[in-house]
Amino acid sequence: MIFSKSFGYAIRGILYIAVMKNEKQRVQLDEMAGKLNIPRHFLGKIMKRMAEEKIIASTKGPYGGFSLNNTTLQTPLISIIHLTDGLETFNSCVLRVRKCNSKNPCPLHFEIEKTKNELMTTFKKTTIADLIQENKTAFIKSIATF
Amino acid sequence: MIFSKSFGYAIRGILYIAVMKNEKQRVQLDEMAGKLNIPRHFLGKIMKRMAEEKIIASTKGPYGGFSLNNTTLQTPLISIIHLTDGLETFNSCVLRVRKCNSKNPCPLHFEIEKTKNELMTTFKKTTIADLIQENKTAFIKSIATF
DNA sequence: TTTATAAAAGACATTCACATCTTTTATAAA
DNA sequence: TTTATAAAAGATGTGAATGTCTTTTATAAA
Repeated sequence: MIFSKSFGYAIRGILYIAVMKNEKQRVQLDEMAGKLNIPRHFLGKIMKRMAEEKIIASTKGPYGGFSLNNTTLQTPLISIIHLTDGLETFNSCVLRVRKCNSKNPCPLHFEIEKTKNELMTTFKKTTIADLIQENKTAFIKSIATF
Repeated sequence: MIFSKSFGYAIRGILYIAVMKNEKQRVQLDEMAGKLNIPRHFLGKIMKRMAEEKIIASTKGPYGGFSLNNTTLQTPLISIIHLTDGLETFNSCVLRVRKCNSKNPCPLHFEIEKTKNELMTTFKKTTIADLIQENKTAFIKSIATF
């Protein structure tokens, strides 16, 4: 499946907060999970980890919730992948040959290397801000499951 | 991890038989699993499924084992992926948005579509034969884990 | 200070990929 | 026909990703 569910949930979570930030300062897990149709506590753990990594901000208590911080929009997607899937995704051998590398390549090494590099480049240069478009209604629809 | 372990095991299994086909008509699971350092029974199930799908041949009993059939070498890798991972790998939305497609794209749709198409094209046009090189010693080394 | 609220923490369940072990079935050779 | 061999079948185990539930902690407002 290329990337984990967690990765998709993480991105959609951040994007939801970003889209809502004019309406309300903070977004609650309950609302996010409901609107995005993501298991609440599972999403909660992902959001918490992103807060720990300072990718987003979180506040407990009344009027609390999750919000963007001053660097969220500039976060490259690779940082999210790093947190949800780990960077091995881009480095591990497709044939599961342990010592596969350019010096000792598996028979699929070069065919795949190109694609993996492209993918990694895309994830390094694409930021959360890049994913946000002007039409918020269509946008919310596009990140929600239903 | 992009593709399953099963996929890597499957390819390495076929390649091992291909490389051995001058030495011996059939290759036994025991030998394959040992040389490739793949769990024996797990590899057995993958080989069995490939035999069911006529990607390779298999014979029980003494002097039995797995062998190539007349189409094995022309098998495109996509057929193996189909059997081990399923083709959804190339179709499912990275953000796990259910109704994601070109008409209703998720914010990452087009960035990823390109990569997925490239990957699929590679797997459609690359056959087992394409993976086999002249130097068998280096080749066996390259598909074995140690 | 008390209360309500919302995240954090943590225990536990489920599912699936991956792995191991045992029994059954097919078959070639003696 | 018997025997040995090798795959097929199937029961069971394990770990990681995913999902659910309950308890604890922090905090804003009254």
